[in-house]
Amino acid sequence: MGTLRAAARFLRRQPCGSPPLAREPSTPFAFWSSDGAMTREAAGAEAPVPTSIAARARAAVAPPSAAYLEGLNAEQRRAVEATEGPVLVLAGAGTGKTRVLTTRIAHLIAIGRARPFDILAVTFTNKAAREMKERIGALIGSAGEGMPWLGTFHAIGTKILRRHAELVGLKSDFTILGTDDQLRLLKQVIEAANVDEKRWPARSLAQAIDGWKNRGLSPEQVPAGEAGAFGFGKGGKLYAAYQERLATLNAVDFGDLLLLCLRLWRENPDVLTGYQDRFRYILVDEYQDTNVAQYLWLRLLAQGRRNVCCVGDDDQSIYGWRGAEVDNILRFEHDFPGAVVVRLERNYRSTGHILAAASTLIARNEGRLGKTLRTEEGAGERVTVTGAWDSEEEARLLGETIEGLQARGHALSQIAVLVRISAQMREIEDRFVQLGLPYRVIGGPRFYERAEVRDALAYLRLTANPADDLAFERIINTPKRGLGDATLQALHSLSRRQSVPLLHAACLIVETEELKPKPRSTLRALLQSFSRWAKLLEIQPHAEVAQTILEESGYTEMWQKERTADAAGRLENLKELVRSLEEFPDLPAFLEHIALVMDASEAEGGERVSLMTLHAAKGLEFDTVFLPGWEDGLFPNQRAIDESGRAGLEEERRLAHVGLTRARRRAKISFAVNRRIHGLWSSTIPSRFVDELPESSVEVIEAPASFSYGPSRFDRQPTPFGSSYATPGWQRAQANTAGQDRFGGGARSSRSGPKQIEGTLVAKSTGTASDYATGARVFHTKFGPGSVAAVDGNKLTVDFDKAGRKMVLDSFVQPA
DNA sequence: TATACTTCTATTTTT
DNA sequence: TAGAAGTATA
Repeated sequence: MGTLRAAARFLRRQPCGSPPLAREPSTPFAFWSSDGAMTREAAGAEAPVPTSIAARARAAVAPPSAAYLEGLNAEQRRAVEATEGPVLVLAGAGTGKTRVLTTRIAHLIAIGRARPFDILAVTFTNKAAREMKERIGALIGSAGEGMPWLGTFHAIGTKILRRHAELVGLKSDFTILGTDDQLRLLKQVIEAANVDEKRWPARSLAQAIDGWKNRGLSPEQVPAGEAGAFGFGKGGKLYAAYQERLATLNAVDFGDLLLLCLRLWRENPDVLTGYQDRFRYILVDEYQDTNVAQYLWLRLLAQGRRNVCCVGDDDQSIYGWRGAEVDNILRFEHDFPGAVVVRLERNYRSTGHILAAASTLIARNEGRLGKTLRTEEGAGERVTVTGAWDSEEEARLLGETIEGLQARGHALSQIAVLVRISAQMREIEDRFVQLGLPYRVIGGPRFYERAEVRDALAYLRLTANPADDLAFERIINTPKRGLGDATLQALHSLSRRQSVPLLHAACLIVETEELKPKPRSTLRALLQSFSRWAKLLEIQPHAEVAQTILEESGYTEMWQKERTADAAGRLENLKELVRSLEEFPDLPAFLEHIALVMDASEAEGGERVSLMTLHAAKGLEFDTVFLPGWEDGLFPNQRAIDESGRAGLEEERRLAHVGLTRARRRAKISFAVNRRIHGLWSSTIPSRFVDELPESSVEVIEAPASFSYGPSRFDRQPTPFGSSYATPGWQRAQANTAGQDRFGGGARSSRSGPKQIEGTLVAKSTGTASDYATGARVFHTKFGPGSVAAVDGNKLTVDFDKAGRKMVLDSFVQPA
């Protein structure tokens, strides 16, 4: 967990929690003086440095010789040097996007256009922010020290809100709720509104609210139709109630960090002008991932000086499902008239065939600005496509290929396996374990999201802030100490009646007869512990106190007693948590930052294959990339298509594009003809994306000899390969899998006619017509009865009575 | 409170 | 199928 410490160190360098100053209407920007760096400017009234003659003179001299500009290509250089006015940098995969961004910042500083604290640079992840900071440091050394406004949207939003909390009805020490706190709160809100929580789960409400917040909508702005869609028309009210609860708790959720900034600025134009003035230059990373709220946030700020530079790639927009609006990037020139658009199309990462494959694929998308990636590398190896009988075999082939590469000296750390959904990982992991192939999974549950860490944090939160009701509820009966629902109910009602926090209510209640003796004494003891810990905090190092809290509360013991496999890991995490506390000056400082930094711990190093989802792979690169599971339904994912139609399909295609462009030298696509979906085996059809690849850059791998392993459970299934599809991909797929003699031996293979001659598939573009006619009634073992809606070769489109319209192979249905 | 059983669901995930 | 979450029972 070294990253945690690194993150801690990183954060400590940019203090976000400076106490807010009282607002002074006459001098609206008094707050700037709270920041040491700002005072210097305050003296110079209006923009002294950038417009000074000296600066302009320096600007005219510096560039040509600047070392940091060396090695940039013409487009990159243009993107760096177009400092004034709106700029959109369309940076294709592997074209040096981060380099441009960091060099641009270095350039602004070097030529005296801006000082580090004049520049607002926003990213989406802490990781990206950290990386940028490091790279800027490398470019210009200490001159870039302390870019105080380089960070994630949320971190910067937090920083701004803490300064003006009172203006939006908060106290400056507001709590930032994590997902689990949010859910617990919503559950309460739902219950309080008398809505059936089973029918309308907190999860879906959270999703709806997040969606609204992503679009910048406050409760009253939510369209009536949408608000009514949840909980029999109560959705809007629930949202409002939730916001009210947040306000009373002096808490915000992630969406609020942006939304409240918008409110702050709209209601206080003087504050807005202050920030517009402050940020001479604005840079945005991954602009294609911005949602509406972020867009509005940026637009408000950029309206001031209009020096806004957005870097992104519409072809890598893969987060539409969580509110990202590709439209933001597509609309940039419209939003910022006169914008300079720079396209970075020279790819420094991949070889020709890989780039050709990725480009041809993505060219199918309609809604895109269009770029043509080019490389000066050679053509390199073709992208391979391999078919496997089932997902187990796919994993087996994957393992063998990797072992083969390893034997030829390929570094495992330069190999990645990118899957569409995490469920695909299991079989692959199983195989790797069997082979003894070292691997690492990237992504997955984050340190601060683990239950034990959140519990421990709740103890610390409550100690530091007795008014933290959510923390109180979380740990009141964890570990189990007999303070159950009844006690909590009593506390809740008292807390509401007296309008005091739960902990305070608890103090009151133990003095009454309301509780039964047993819980009363338990509660009293717990309260005493908390007040003792709070006092301890003043005299002992906070990390030690944390340790004490976890021990005395019985929390550590709870896990020690637990004899499950992961208990040891949990204890280890608790230790790590305490250790990481030492990195912060005090407990509040730690807690304040924890909410925003949820970094995945990437245990670097080690010769391991990386395994992750395609989403997690964005921004990474490897020599060899495996892309298993290219099957229709899985990838492109059926649900994405069902839910978002064409847009969904295009986003899936962008995902495929992202996957391919991760590869430097080798991209290896594979699919299985049979896959277990939710425990049931079903037959699948190769991804339509396979067919969208350019034949000239693709090589179809013949089924290797190793296919001759023992019989599988499918031997008795009807052959899936009756005939062929019209598409080259399908034919290739057939050719690949045809080597297996069992394909011919299916018990009911007769339906589709003999298509195999000694293991070689006769691939005909027309395919063999199915015996079924439109309108025929058929039965499918998985989907049940249905009627044939269309026939295409041996591909049937069937309207199933229950399962709806599906495309299946005729060999998988029987006449009904 | 602990456990055994049932029911439900099942992309992608940062802040 | 497998995991979580909820329910029933001792």
